Amino acid sequence: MRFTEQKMISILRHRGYRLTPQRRAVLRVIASSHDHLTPAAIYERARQKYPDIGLVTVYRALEVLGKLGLICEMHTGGDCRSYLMRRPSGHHHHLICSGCGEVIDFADCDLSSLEQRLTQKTGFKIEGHLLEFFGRCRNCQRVDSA
Amino acid sequence: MRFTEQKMISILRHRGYRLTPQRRAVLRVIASSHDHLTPAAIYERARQKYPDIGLVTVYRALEVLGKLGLICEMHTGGDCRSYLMRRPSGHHHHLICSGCGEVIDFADCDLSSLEQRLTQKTGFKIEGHLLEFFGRCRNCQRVDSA
DNA sequence: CAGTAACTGAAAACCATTTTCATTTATATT
DNA sequence: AATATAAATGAAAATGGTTTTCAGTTACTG
Repeated sequence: MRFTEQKMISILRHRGYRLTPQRRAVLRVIASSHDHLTPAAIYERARQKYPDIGLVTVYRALEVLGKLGLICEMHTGGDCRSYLMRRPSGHHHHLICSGCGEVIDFADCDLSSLEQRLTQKTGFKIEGHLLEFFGRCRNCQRVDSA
Repeated sequence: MRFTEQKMISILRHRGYRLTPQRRAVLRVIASSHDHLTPAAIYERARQKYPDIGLVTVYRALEVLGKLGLICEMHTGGDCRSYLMRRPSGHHHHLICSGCGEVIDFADCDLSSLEQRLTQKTGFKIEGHLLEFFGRCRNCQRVDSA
């Protein structure tokens, strides 16, 4: 955590952004949650530590933090935007519990052979992919069957 | 196309929905486009054939057609909602050109071994996945380098 | 052909996000 | 430490996509 915060500071500075308590608050909220949070949820939580923060500022902080690669935006089914801490891993994907919203990261997607096949068949130059799994975590499976 | 329309009628009836010219218009627009269209774009095109249709009705038609599995909703980056004809294939994915929006379907994703690995590691019961590739189609590559 | 529930269109409501603008603040400079 | 200034903030208003409401219309059943 300390690491992340240090890193954040250096990244912000390096790109000419300022380190404000609001941005710190937003980042901490996201860092301390394992779920993906909507802007409104982030706002609610950030307010507990920093009551004067405005929703607008949360949106702006999310934009900046996203631009810096510190957090990432997700598009999961219904509600379109939600944010999650970007783990150091870089390229990765999500396994999302449809019950409680828990998110597990994984990186080993190995879609290269599929990519090659698609390139050959279509002539597309493939630049990226979006891969997310949906399911039920252990806990929610238990609740389901109860 | 005729096939799709016949099928649509039977599916609608079977589930207690009515076949209205508006729904037909929306479905035809989506069926006749290879791109994924936003509700607004669908509205514009539907109006050409059926000038009295309202945007609200387009939204409602999309909801129904989606529920019936005739079209599918996509979440691609920026603009959240867009719709595409569901091809008969059933389970499939999209390869999307970031230049012109062309969409190519493919079905052979073969993520089963990855799924198994994830299940073992996490205890999740995996129920589905979202996989989309992004890239540049042949045409847009040409334009890019021009 | 009549009855009825489903459907439609228009306007209004809603809600998330963005913009505007006056004020405040983090940071670099003295 | 004090100052200058560009960046950031908060509040209010604007925006824009989506949903709801409601009165009138229409597809289908009998």
